[in-house]
Amino acid sequence: MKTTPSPARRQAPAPPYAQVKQALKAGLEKGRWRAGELMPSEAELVAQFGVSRMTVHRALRELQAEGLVDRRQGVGTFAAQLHRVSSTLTIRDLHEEIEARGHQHHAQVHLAREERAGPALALQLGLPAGAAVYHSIIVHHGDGLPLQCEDRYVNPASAPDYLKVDFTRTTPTQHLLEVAPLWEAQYTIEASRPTAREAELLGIETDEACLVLVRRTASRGRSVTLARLVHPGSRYQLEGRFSP
Amino acid sequence: MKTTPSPARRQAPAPPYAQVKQALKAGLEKGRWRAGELMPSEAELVAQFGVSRMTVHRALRELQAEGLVDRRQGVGTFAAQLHRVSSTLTIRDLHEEIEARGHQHHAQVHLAREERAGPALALQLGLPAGAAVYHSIIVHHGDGLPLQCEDRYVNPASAPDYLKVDFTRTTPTQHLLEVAPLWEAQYTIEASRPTAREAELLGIETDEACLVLVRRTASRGRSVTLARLVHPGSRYQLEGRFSP
DNA sequence: CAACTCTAGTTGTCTAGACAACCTCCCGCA
DNA sequence: TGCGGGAGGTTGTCTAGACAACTAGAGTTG
Repeated sequence: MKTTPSPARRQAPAPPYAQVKQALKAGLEKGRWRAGELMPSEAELVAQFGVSRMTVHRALRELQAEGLVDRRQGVGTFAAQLHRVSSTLTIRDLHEEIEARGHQHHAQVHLAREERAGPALALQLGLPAGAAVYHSIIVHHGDGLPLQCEDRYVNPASAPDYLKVDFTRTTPTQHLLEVAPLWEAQYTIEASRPTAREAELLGIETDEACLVLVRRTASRGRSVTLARLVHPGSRYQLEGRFSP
Repeated sequence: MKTTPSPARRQAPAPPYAQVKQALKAGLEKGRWRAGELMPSEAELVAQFGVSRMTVHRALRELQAEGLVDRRQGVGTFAAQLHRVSSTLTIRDLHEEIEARGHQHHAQVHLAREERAGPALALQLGLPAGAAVYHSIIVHHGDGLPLQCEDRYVNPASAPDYLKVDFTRTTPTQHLLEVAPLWEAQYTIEASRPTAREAELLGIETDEACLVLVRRTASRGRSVTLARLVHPGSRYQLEGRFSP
Protein backbone atom coordinates (compact mmCIF):
# COMPACT_ATOMS: atom_id res chain seq x y z
CA MET A 1 0.00 0.00 0.00
CA LYS A 2 1.28 3.40 -0.83
CA THR A 3 2.02 5.83 1.95
CA THR A 4 0.15 8.74 0.46
CA PRO A 5 0.06 11.41 3.13
CA SER A 6 -3.70 11.69 2.79
CA PRO A 7 -6.00 9.14 1.24
CA ALA A 8 -8.76 11.72 0.91
CA ARG A 9 -6.96 13.44 -1.96
CA ARG A 10 -6.10 16.53 0.02
CA GLN A 11 -5.48 18.97 -2.75
CA ALA A 12 -2.54 21.28 -2.39
CA PRO A 13 -3.44 24.98 -2.32
CA ALA A 14 -3.00 26.70 -5.65
CA PRO A 15 0.32 28.52 -5.98
CA PRO A 16 0.20 32.28 -5.33
CA TYR A 17 0.51 33.29 -8.97
CA ALA A 18 -2.53 31.18 -9.77
CA GLN A 19 -4.46 32.72 -6.92
CA VAL A 20 -3.75 36.23 -8.16
CA LYS A 21 -4.71 35.17 -11.66
CA GLN A 22 -7.93 33.60 -10.50
CA ALA A 23 -8.87 36.61 -8.40
CA LEU A 24 -8.43 38.94 -11.35
CA LYS A 25 -10.33 36.57 -13.59
CA ALA A 26 -13.22 36.51 -11.16
CA GLY A 27 -13.20 40.30 -11.05
CA LEU A 28 -13.37 40.48 -14.82
CA GLU A 29 -16.18 37.99 -14.94
CA LYS A 30 -18.18 39.96 -12.39
CA GLY A 31 -17.72 43.04 -14.50
CA ARG A 32 -15.63 44.86 -11.92
CA TRP A 33 -13.70 46.51 -14.73
CA ARG A 34 -15.41 47.56 -17.91
CA ALA A 35 -13.78 46.82 -21.24
CA GLY A 36 -10.83 49.13 -21.69
CA GLU A 37 -10.80 50.31 -18.11
CA LEU A 38 -7.56 50.65 -16.19
CA MET A 39 -6.89 47.78 -13.83
CA PRO A 40 -4.67 47.81 -10.72
CA SER A 41 -0.97 48.21 -11.34
CA GLU A 42 1.54 45.54 -10.44
CA ALA A 43 2.64 47.55 -7.42
CA GLU A 44 -0.92 47.75 -6.13
CA LEU A 45 -1.42 44.04 -6.55
CA VAL A 46 1.86 43.38 -4.76
CA ALA A 47 0.56 45.34 -1.78
CA GLN A 48 -2.84 43.76 -1.95
CA PHE A 49 -1.79 40.13 -2.16
CA GLY A 50 1.47 40.35 -0.25
CA VAL A 51 3.53 38.57 -2.89
CA SER A 52 6.53 39.66 -4.89
CA ARG A 53 6.24 41.59 -8.10
CA MET A 54 7.49 38.71 -10.24
CA THR A 55 4.59 36.62 -9.01
CA VAL A 56 2.05 39.28 -9.85
CA HIS A 57 3.75 39.86 -13.16
CA ARG A 58 3.46 36.24 -14.13
CA ALA A 59 -0.24 36.19 -13.37
CA LEU A 60 -0.79 39.28 -15.51
CA ARG A 61 1.35 37.95 -18.34
CA GLU A 62 -0.67 34.77 -18.50
CA LEU A 63 -3.92 36.71 -18.48
CA GLN A 64 -2.57 38.73 -21.35
CA ALA A 65 -1.67 35.57 -23.25
CA GLU A 66 -5.26 34.41 -22.78
CA GLY A 67 -6.51 37.65 -24.21
CA LEU A 68 -8.28 38.78 -21.05
CA VAL A 69 -6.21 41.86 -20.38
CA ASP A 70 -4.31 44.33 -22.50
CA ARG A 71 -0.99 45.58 -21.20
CA ARG A 72 1.00 48.55 -22.44
CA GLN A 73 4.49 49.25 -21.22
CA GLY A 74 4.72 52.60 -19.51
CA VAL A 75 0.95 52.92 -19.31
CA GLY A 76 -0.80 50.17 -17.44
CA THR A 77 -3.01 47.11 -17.57
CA PHE A 78 -6.46 47.36 -19.06
CA ALA A 79 -9.42 45.02 -19.24
CA ALA A 80 -9.46 43.60 -22.75
CA GLN A 81 -11.68 45.46 -25.17
CA LEU A 82 -13.78 42.65 -26.55
CA HIS A 83 -13.54 39.23 -25.08
CA ARG A 84 -12.63 37.55 -28.30
CA VAL A 85 -14.91 38.24 -31.14
CA SER A 86 -13.01 35.35 -32.62
CA SER A 87 -12.84 31.95 -31.15
CA THR A 88 -11.12 28.70 -31.91
CA LEU A 89 -12.26 25.34 -33.08
CA THR A 90 -10.32 22.14 -32.68
CA ILE A 91 -9.94 19.90 -35.67
CA ARG A 92 -9.03 16.39 -34.69
CA ASP A 93 -7.86 13.40 -36.62
CA LEU A 94 -10.90 11.39 -37.65
CA HIS A 95 -9.44 8.12 -36.42
CA GLU A 96 -9.05 9.56 -32.92
CA GLU A 97 -12.46 11.11 -33.01
CA ILE A 98 -14.27 7.96 -33.97
CA GLU A 99 -12.53 5.86 -31.34
CA ALA A 100 -13.01 8.55 -28.70
CA ARG A 101 -16.74 8.13 -29.22
CA GLY A 102 -16.39 4.42 -28.67
CA HIS A 103 -17.07 3.50 -32.25
CA GLN A 104 -15.23 1.11 -34.51
CA HIS A 105 -12.96 2.71 -37.09
CA HIS A 106 -12.42 1.03 -40.41
CA ALA A 107 -10.60 2.33 -43.46
CA GLN A 108 -11.02 1.18 -47.03
CA VAL A 109 -8.21 1.98 -49.47
CA HIS A 110 -9.56 2.64 -52.94
CA LEU A 111 -6.39 3.97 -54.49
CA ALA A 112 -2.72 4.34 -53.57
CA ARG A 113 -0.31 4.97 -56.37
CA GLU A 114 2.21 7.30 -57.95
CA GLU A 115 0.98 9.84 -60.46
CA ARG A 116 2.22 12.82 -62.44
CA ALA A 117 1.16 16.16 -61.07
CA GLY A 118 -0.89 18.42 -63.28
CA PRO A 119 -0.04 22.12 -63.39
CA ALA A 120 -2.56 23.20 -60.73
CA LEU A 121 -1.60 20.49 -58.29
CA ALA A 122 2.11 21.03 -58.89
CA LEU A 123 1.69 24.69 -58.08
CA GLN A 124 -0.07 23.98 -54.82
CA LEU A 125 2.58 21.50 -53.74
CA GLY A 126 5.43 23.69 -54.94
CA LEU A 127 6.70 21.08 -57.37
CA PRO A 128 7.56 21.35 -61.07
CA ALA A 129 4.72 20.41 -63.38
CA GLY A 130 4.74 16.74 -64.25
CA ALA A 131 6.61 15.78 -61.08
CA ALA A 132 5.81 12.50 -59.40
CA VAL A 133 3.32 12.66 -56.51
CA TYR A 134 1.64 10.03 -54.40
CA HIS A 135 -2.12 9.88 -54.57
CA SER A 136 -4.41 8.01 -52.21
CA ILE A 137 -8.15 7.75 -51.81
CA ILE A 138 -9.36 6.27 -48.55
CA VAL A 139 -12.86 6.02 -47.14
CA HIS A 140 -13.13 6.05 -43.37
CA HIS A 141 -16.02 4.28 -41.69
CA GLY A 142 -17.42 4.63 -38.20
CA ASP A 143 -19.33 1.53 -37.12
CA GLY A 144 -19.61 0.49 -40.75
CA LEU A 145 -21.04 3.78 -41.98
CA PRO A 146 -18.86 5.79 -44.38
CA LEU A 147 -18.04 9.11 -42.70
CA GLN A 148 -15.19 10.56 -44.70
CA CYS A 149 -13.68 10.32 -48.15
CA GLU A 150 -10.04 11.30 -47.95
CA ASP A 151 -8.51 12.27 -51.29
CA ARG A 152 -4.86 13.05 -50.67
CA TYR A 153 -1.77 14.02 -52.62
CA VAL A 154 1.63 13.69 -50.99
CA ASN A 155 5.01 15.17 -51.82
CA PRO A 156 7.33 12.15 -52.22
CA ALA A 157 10.29 14.18 -51.03
CA SER A 158 8.62 14.64 -47.66
CA ALA A 159 7.31 11.12 -47.21
CA PRO A 160 9.14 8.62 -49.46
CA ASP A 161 7.60 5.57 -47.81
CA TYR A 162 4.04 6.79 -48.07
CA LEU A 163 2.85 4.10 -50.45
CA LYS A 164 4.28 1.29 -48.32
CA VAL A 165 2.15 2.16 -45.30
CA ASP A 166 -0.81 -0.02 -44.40
CA PHE A 167 -3.57 2.53 -44.10
CA THR A 168 -6.05 0.07 -42.67
CA ARG A 169 -3.93 0.16 -39.50
CA THR A 170 -2.69 3.74 -39.30
CA THR A 171 -4.05 6.90 -40.84
CA PRO A 172 -2.12 8.94 -43.41
CA THR A 173 -2.10 11.83 -40.95
CA GLN A 174 -0.34 9.74 -38.35
CA HIS A 175 2.30 8.56 -40.79
CA LEU A 176 2.92 12.03 -42.15
CA LEU A 177 3.28 13.49 -38.68
CA GLU A 178 5.94 10.93 -37.91
CA VAL A 179 8.07 11.45 -40.97
CA ALA A 180 7.49 15.20 -41.31
CA PRO A 181 6.69 17.09 -38.14
CA LEU A 182 3.93 19.55 -38.91
CA TRP A 183 5.05 23.13 -38.84
CA GLU A 184 2.46 24.93 -40.87
CA ALA A 185 -1.04 24.20 -42.01
CA GLN A 186 -3.82 25.93 -43.89
CA TYR A 187 -7.42 24.92 -43.90
CA THR A 188 -10.56 25.82 -45.65
CA ILE A 189 -13.94 24.50 -44.60
CA GLU A 190 -16.84 24.76 -46.97
CA ALA A 191 -20.13 23.17 -47.84
CA SER A 192 -20.58 21.75 -51.31
CA ARG A 193 -21.90 18.78 -53.15
CA PRO A 194 -19.75 15.72 -53.61
CA THR A 195 -18.36 14.70 -56.97
CA ALA A 196 -19.99 11.71 -58.60
CA ARG A 197 -17.21 9.41 -57.48
CA GLU A 198 -17.24 10.72 -53.93
CA ALA A 199 -20.98 10.22 -53.72
CA GLU A 200 -20.53 6.65 -54.89
CA LEU A 201 -17.77 5.93 -52.39
CA LEU A 202 -19.75 7.45 -49.53
CA GLY A 203 -23.02 5.86 -50.57
CA ILE A 204 -24.94 9.11 -50.79
CA GLU A 205 -26.80 11.08 -53.42
CA THR A 206 -24.86 13.60 -55.52
CA ASP A 207 -27.09 16.42 -54.29
CA GLU A 208 -26.57 15.81 -50.58
CA ALA A 209 -24.82 18.66 -48.79
CA CYS A 210 -21.29 17.73 -47.75
CA LEU A 211 -18.83 19.29 -45.35
CA VAL A 212 -15.55 19.63 -47.25
CA LEU A 213 -12.27 20.27 -45.50
CA VAL A 214 -9.22 21.10 -47.59
CA ARG A 215 -5.94 20.95 -45.73
CA ARG A 216 -2.51 21.93 -46.99
CA THR A 217 0.52 21.37 -44.79
CA ALA A 218 4.17 22.29 -45.07
CA SER A 219 7.19 21.23 -43.04
CA ARG A 220 10.52 23.03 -43.01
CA GLY A 221 9.42 25.21 -45.88
CA ARG A 222 8.60 22.23 -48.04
CA SER A 223 5.05 21.25 -48.83
CA VAL A 224 3.97 17.90 -47.51
CA THR A 225 0.45 17.12 -48.50
CA LEU A 226 -2.79 18.41 -49.93
CA ALA A 227 -5.92 16.67 -48.71
CA ARG A 228 -9.59 16.97 -49.52
CA LEU A 229 -11.79 15.48 -46.83
CA VAL A 230 -15.44 15.07 -47.78
CA HIS A 231 -18.04 14.28 -45.10
CA PRO A 232 -21.73 13.65 -45.63
CA GLY A 233 -23.47 16.55 -43.94
CA SER A 234 -26.05 14.30 -42.39
CA ARG A 235 -23.51 12.10 -40.63
CA TYR A 236 -20.73 14.37 -39.51
CA GLN A 237 -20.27 17.76 -37.92
CA LEU A 238 -17.43 19.66 -36.34
CA GLU A 239 -17.72 20.72 -32.76
CA GLY A 240 -15.91 23.41 -30.86
CA ARG A 241 -15.79 24.81 -27.41
CA PHE A 242 -14.31 27.97 -26.05
CA SER A 243 -13.89 29.32 -22.56
CA PRO A 244 -11.32 31.81 -21.36
CA MET B 1 11.03 66.25 -36.28
CA LYS B 2 11.26 63.50 -33.73
CA THR B 3 14.60 62.76 -32.20
CA THR B 4 14.43 59.01 -32.67
CA PRO B 5 17.86 57.72 -31.78
CA SER B 6 18.05 55.86 -35.06
CA PRO B 7 15.90 56.59 -38.07
CA ALA B 8 16.84 53.28 -39.68
CA ARG B 9 14.61 51.31 -37.27
CA ARG B 10 17.50 49.72 -35.43
CA GLN B 11 15.81 46.77 -33.88
CA ALA B 12 16.69 45.95 -30.34
CA PRO B 13 18.16 42.50 -29.85
CA ALA B 14 15.62 39.95 -28.71
CA PRO B 15 15.63 39.45 -24.96
CA PRO B 16 17.56 36.40 -23.71
CA TYR B 17 14.48 34.31 -22.92
CA ALA B 18 13.31 34.78 -26.49
CA GLN B 19 16.70 33.79 -27.83
CA VAL B 20 16.71 30.57 -25.85
CA LYS B 21 13.19 29.88 -26.98
CA GLN B 22 14.03 30.50 -30.60
CA ALA B 23 17.13 28.34 -30.46
CA LEU B 24 15.16 25.41 -29.10
CA LYS B 25 12.43 25.99 -31.64
CA ALA B 26 14.95 25.90 -34.45
CA GLY B 27 16.40 22.68 -33.08
CA LEU B 28 12.97 21.10 -32.99
CA GLU B 29 12.25 22.20 -36.52
CA LYS B 30 15.51 20.75 -37.78
CA GLY B 31 14.62 17.47 -36.15
CA ARG B 32 17.44 17.61 -33.66
CA TRP B 33 15.23 15.83 -31.14
CA ARG B 34 12.80 13.16 -32.24
CA ALA B 35 9.30 13.14 -30.83
CA GLY B 36 9.42 12.03 -27.22
CA GLU B 37 13.17 12.37 -26.92
CA LEU B 38 14.75 13.91 -23.85
CA MET B 39 15.86 17.48 -24.37
CA PRO B 40 18.53 19.37 -22.41
CA SER B 41 17.72 20.10 -18.79
CA GLU B 42 17.36 23.61 -17.46
CA ALA B 43 20.77 23.35 -15.81
CA GLU B 44 22.40 22.42 -19.12
CA LEU B 45 20.73 25.30 -20.90
CA VAL B 46 21.84 27.67 -18.16
CA ALA B 47 25.44 26.61 -18.76
CA GLN B 48 25.05 26.71 -22.53
CA PHE B 49 23.48 30.13 -22.84
CA GLY B 50 25.00 31.80 -19.81
CA VAL B 51 21.71 33.06 -18.42
CA SER B 52 19.93 32.45 -15.16
CA ARG B 53 17.67 29.52 -14.58
CA MET B 54 14.54 31.66 -14.39
CA THR B 55 15.24 32.87 -17.90
CA VAL B 56 15.63 29.37 -19.25
CA HIS B 57 12.60 28.26 -17.33
CA ARG B 58 10.44 30.94 -18.89
CA ALA B 59 11.51 29.94 -22.38
CA LEU B 60 10.67 26.31 -21.69
CA ARG B 61 7.36 27.16 -20.07
CA GLU B 62 6.27 29.13 -23.10
CA LEU B 63 7.29 26.33 -25.43
CA GLN B 64 5.21 24.00 -23.33
CA ALA B 65 2.24 26.35 -23.55
CA GLU B 66 2.62 26.27 -27.33
CA GLY B 67 2.55 22.50 -27.25
CA LEU B 68 6.04 22.06 -28.62
CA VAL B 69 7.60 20.38 -25.61
CA ASP B 70 6.32 18.17 -22.87
CA ARG B 71 7.64 18.73 -19.36
CA ARG B 72 7.35 16.41 -16.38
CA GLN B 73 8.39 17.49 -12.94
CA GLY B 74 11.14 15.32 -11.57
CA VAL B 75 11.83 13.78 -14.96
CA GLY B 76 12.74 16.24 -17.67
CA THR B 77 11.75 18.05 -20.84
CA PHE B 78 10.80 16.07 -23.92
CA ALA B 79 10.09 16.96 -27.51
CA ALA B 80 6.32 16.86 -27.90
CA GLN B 81 4.95 13.57 -29.13
CA LEU B 82 2.84 14.63 -32.05
CA HIS B 83 2.88 18.17 -33.20
CA ARG B 84 -0.82 18.65 -32.82
CA VAL B 85 -2.98 16.20 -34.55
CA SER B 86 -5.53 18.78 -33.67
CA SER B 87 -5.35 22.34 -34.71
CA THR B 88 -7.34 25.47 -34.27
CA LEU B 89 -9.51 27.52 -36.52
CA THR B 90 -10.48 31.09 -35.90
CA ILE B 91 -14.10 32.04 -36.27
CA ARG B 92 -14.52 35.75 -36.71
CA ASP B 93 -17.47 38.04 -36.65
CA LEU B 94 -18.88 38.33 -40.14
CA HIS B 95 -19.04 42.10 -40.03
CA GLU B 96 -15.31 42.29 -39.30
CA GLU B 97 -14.52 39.71 -41.91
CA ILE B 98 -16.37 41.43 -44.70
CA GLU B 99 -14.84 44.78 -43.96
CA ALA B 100 -11.36 43.26 -43.57
CA ARG B 101 -11.67 42.11 -47.15
CA GLY B 102 -12.52 45.61 -48.21
CA HIS B 103 -16.11 44.87 -49.01
CA GLN B 104 -19.22 46.76 -48.06
CA HIS B 105 -21.25 45.26 -45.24
CA HIS B 106 -25.00 45.68 -45.19
CA ALA B 107 -27.54 44.10 -42.87
CA GLN B 108 -31.23 43.64 -43.49
CA VAL B 109 -33.47 43.05 -40.48
CA HIS B 110 -36.33 40.74 -41.34
CA LEU B 111 -37.59 40.12 -37.84
CA ALA B 112 -36.95 41.42 -34.33
CA ARG B 113 -39.56 40.72 -31.70
CA GLU B 114 -40.39 39.01 -28.45
CA GLU B 115 -41.71 35.46 -28.57
CA ARG B 116 -42.57 32.60 -26.23
CA ALA B 117 -39.97 29.87 -26.08
CA GLY B 118 -41.01 26.38 -27.07
CA PRO B 119 -39.88 23.47 -24.95
CA ALA B 120 -36.78 22.61 -27.02
CA LEU B 121 -35.60 26.20 -27.22
CA ALA B 122 -36.27 26.80 -23.53
CA LEU B 123 -34.16 23.80 -22.66
CA GLN B 124 -31.24 25.02 -24.71
CA LEU B 125 -31.38 28.46 -23.18
CA GLY B 126 -31.94 27.13 -19.68
CA LEU B 127 -35.27 28.92 -19.32
CA PRO B 128 -38.67 27.63 -18.26
CA ALA B 129 -40.92 26.59 -21.13
CA GLY B 130 -43.04 29.45 -22.40
CA ALA B 131 -40.63 32.10 -21.14
CA ALA B 132 -40.18 35.26 -23.15
CA VAL B 133 -37.23 35.32 -25.55
CA TYR B 134 -36.06 37.79 -28.16
CA HIS B 135 -35.94 36.53 -31.70
CA SER B 136 -34.21 38.19 -34.63
CA ILE B 137 -33.58 37.24 -38.22
CA ILE B 138 -30.99 39.28 -40.05
CA VAL B 139 -29.44 38.77 -43.47
CA HIS B 140 -25.89 40.03 -43.89
CA HIS B 141 -24.70 41.15 -47.30
CA GLY B 142 -21.19 41.62 -48.63
CA ASP B 143 -21.10 44.00 -51.58
CA GLY B 144 -24.83 43.47 -52.05
CA LEU B 145 -24.67 39.68 -52.13
CA PRO B 146 -26.38 37.84 -49.26
CA LEU B 147 -23.71 35.93 -47.36
CA GLN B 148 -25.31 34.93 -44.09
CA CYS B 149 -28.75 34.41 -42.63
CA GLU B 150 -28.55 34.93 -38.89
CA ASP B 151 -31.42 33.42 -36.94
CA ARG B 152 -30.90 34.25 -33.30
CA TYR B 153 -32.66 33.79 -29.98
CA VAL B 154 -31.56 35.88 -27.02
CA ASN B 155 -32.13 35.48 -23.29
CA PRO B 156 -33.79 38.77 -22.21
CA ALA B 157 -32.22 38.51 -18.76
CA SER B 158 -28.76 38.77 -20.32
CA ALA B 159 -29.49 41.51 -22.83
CA PRO B 160 -32.64 43.46 -21.92
CA ASP B 161 -32.07 46.14 -24.54
CA TYR B 162 -31.56 43.73 -27.41
CA LEU B 163 -34.64 44.75 -29.37
CA LYS B 164 -33.79 48.46 -29.17
CA VAL B 165 -30.49 48.08 -31.00
CA ASP B 166 -30.17 49.24 -34.58
CA PHE B 167 -28.71 46.18 -36.24
CA THR B 168 -28.02 47.94 -39.49
CA ARG B 169 -25.25 49.77 -37.63
CA THR B 170 -23.89 47.20 -35.21
CA THR B 171 -24.08 43.44 -35.24
CA PRO B 172 -25.90 41.44 -32.59
CA THR B 173 -22.59 39.85 -31.65
CA GLN B 174 -21.08 43.23 -30.90
CA HIS B 175 -24.01 44.29 -28.75
CA LEU B 176 -24.07 41.02 -26.84
CA LEU B 177 -20.36 41.17 -26.14
CA GLU B 178 -20.81 44.60 -24.66
CA VAL B 179 -23.66 43.78 -22.31
CA ALA B 180 -22.58 40.24 -21.49
CA PRO B 181 -18.89 39.52 -21.77
CA LEU B 182 -18.45 36.17 -23.42
CA TRP B 183 -17.24 33.52 -21.06
CA GLU B 184 -18.20 30.29 -22.72
CA ALA B 185 -19.20 29.23 -26.17
CA GLN B 186 -20.08 26.06 -28.01
CA TYR B 187 -20.13 25.61 -31.72
CA THR B 188 -21.15 23.09 -34.23
CA ILE B 189 -20.37 23.38 -37.89
CA GLU B 190 -22.23 21.28 -40.38
CA ALA B 191 -23.31 21.16 -43.96
CA SER B 192 -26.98 20.97 -44.74
CA ARG B 193 -29.65 22.38 -46.96
CA PRO B 194 -31.37 25.61 -46.06
CA THR B 195 -34.98 25.77 -44.97
CA ALA B 196 -37.41 27.17 -47.51
CA ARG B 197 -37.45 30.55 -45.79
CA GLU B 198 -33.67 30.70 -45.51
CA ALA B 199 -33.32 29.88 -49.18
CA GLU B 200 -35.71 32.69 -50.02
CA LEU B 201 -33.90 35.18 -47.81
CA LEU B 202 -30.52 34.21 -49.24
CA GLY B 203 -31.73 34.06 -52.81
CA ILE B 204 -30.60 30.49 -53.40
CA GLU B 205 -32.19 27.18 -54.30
CA THR B 206 -33.41 24.94 -51.51
CA ASP B 207 -31.07 22.18 -52.59
CA GLU B 208 -27.88 24.23 -52.50
CA ALA B 209 -25.35 23.04 -49.93
CA CYS B 210 -25.03 25.47 -47.03
CA LEU B 211 -22.48 25.87 -44.28
CA VAL B 212 -24.40 26.06 -41.03
CA LEU B 213 -22.86 27.30 -37.81
CA VAL B 214 -24.78 26.91 -34.59
CA ARG B 215 -23.39 28.90 -31.71
CA ARG B 216 -24.50 28.83 -28.09
CA THR B 217 -22.92 31.17 -25.59
CA ALA B 218 -23.17 31.60 -21.84
CA SER B 219 -21.96 34.30 -19.50
CA ARG B 220 -21.62 33.97 -15.73
CA GLY B 221 -23.36 30.63 -15.84
CA ARG B 222 -26.39 32.10 -17.59
CA SER B 223 -27.13 31.39 -21.20
CA VAL B 224 -27.04 34.39 -23.49
CA THR B 225 -27.92 33.43 -27.00
CA LEU B 226 -28.49 30.65 -29.47
CA ALA B 227 -27.71 31.48 -33.06
CA ARG B 228 -28.02 29.62 -36.34
CA LEU B 229 -25.85 31.11 -39.05
CA VAL B 230 -26.53 29.83 -42.55
CA HIS B 231 -24.10 30.57 -45.38
CA PRO B 232 -24.48 29.61 -49.03
CA GLY B 233 -21.70 27.11 -49.67
CA SER B 234 -20.86 28.71 -52.97
CA ARG B 235 -20.23 32.16 -51.47
CA TYR B 236 -18.63 31.59 -48.12
CA GLN B 237 -15.98 29.40 -46.56
CA LEU B 238 -14.08 29.33 -43.32
CA GLU B 239 -10.34 29.62 -43.41
CA GLY B 240 -7.77 28.68 -40.84
CA ARG B 241 -4.06 28.78 -40.42
CA PHE B 242 -1.79 27.10 -37.96
CA SER B 243 1.89 27.42 -37.25
CA PRO B 244 3.64 26.75 -33.97
C1' DC C 1 1.62 79.33 -28.35
C1' DA C 2 4.76 75.75 -29.66
C1' DA C 3 8.45 72.97 -28.61
C1' DC C 4 11.36 71.00 -25.45
C1' DT C 5 12.80 68.83 -20.94
C1' DC C 6 12.12 66.60 -16.95
C1' DT C 7 9.86 63.46 -13.78
C1' DA C 8 7.01 60.07 -11.78
C1' DG C 9 4.79 55.93 -12.72
C1' DT C 10 4.28 51.68 -15.31
C1' DT C 11 5.58 47.47 -17.53
C1' DG C 12 9.54 44.24 -19.35
C1' DT C 13 13.24 41.65 -18.10
C1' DC C 14 17.13 39.49 -15.63
C1' DT C 15 19.69 37.66 -11.56
C1' DA C 16 21.15 34.58 -7.69
C1' DG C 17 19.51 31.95 -4.44
C1' DA C 18 16.30 29.21 -2.05
C1' DC C 19 12.99 25.64 -1.06
C1' DA C 20 9.39 22.32 -2.50
C1' DA C 21 7.63 18.49 -5.13
C1' DC C 22 8.56 14.82 -7.76
C1' DC C 23 10.86 10.88 -10.18
C1' DT C 24 14.37 7.38 -11.08
C1' DC C 25 17.68 4.38 -9.76
C1' DC C 26 20.81 2.13 -6.84
C1' DC C 27 22.15 0.19 -2.55
C1' DG C 28 21.68 -2.10 1.62
C1' DC C 29 19.07 -5.05 4.40
C1' DA C 30 16.02 -8.71 5.73
C1' DT D 1 14.92 -12.44 -3.88
C1' DG D 2 12.18 -8.71 -2.47
C1' DC D 3 11.61 -4.46 -0.42
C1' DG D 4 12.47 -0.01 1.67
C1' DG D 5 15.23 4.04 1.93
C1' DG D 6 18.11 7.45 0.24
C1' DA D 7 20.76 10.18 -3.11
C1' DG D 8 20.78 12.79 -6.88
C1' DG D 9 18.68 14.99 -10.60
C1' DT D 10 14.73 17.52 -12.53
C1' DT D 11 11.05 20.78 -12.76
C1' DG D 12 7.79 24.27 -10.13
C1' DT D 13 7.68 28.27 -7.68
C1' DC D 14 8.85 32.36 -4.90
C1' DT D 15 11.71 36.35 -3.35
C1' DA D 16 14.07 40.94 -3.24
C1' DG D 17 16.33 43.78 -5.86
C1' DA D 18 17.93 45.90 -9.92
C1' DC D 19 17.98 48.19 -14.35
C1' DA D 20 15.86 49.19 -18.89
C1' DA D 21 12.23 50.86 -21.88
C1' DC D 22 8.38 53.34 -22.31
C1' DT D 23 4.47 56.76 -21.50
C1' DA D 24 1.85 60.66 -20.03
C1' DG D 25 1.78 64.82 -18.06
C1' DA D 26 3.68 68.81 -15.78
C1' DG D 27 6.74 72.38 -16.12
C1' DT D 28 9.93 75.32 -18.66
C1' DT D 29 11.65 78.00 -22.34
C1' DG D 30 11.84 80.28 -26.69
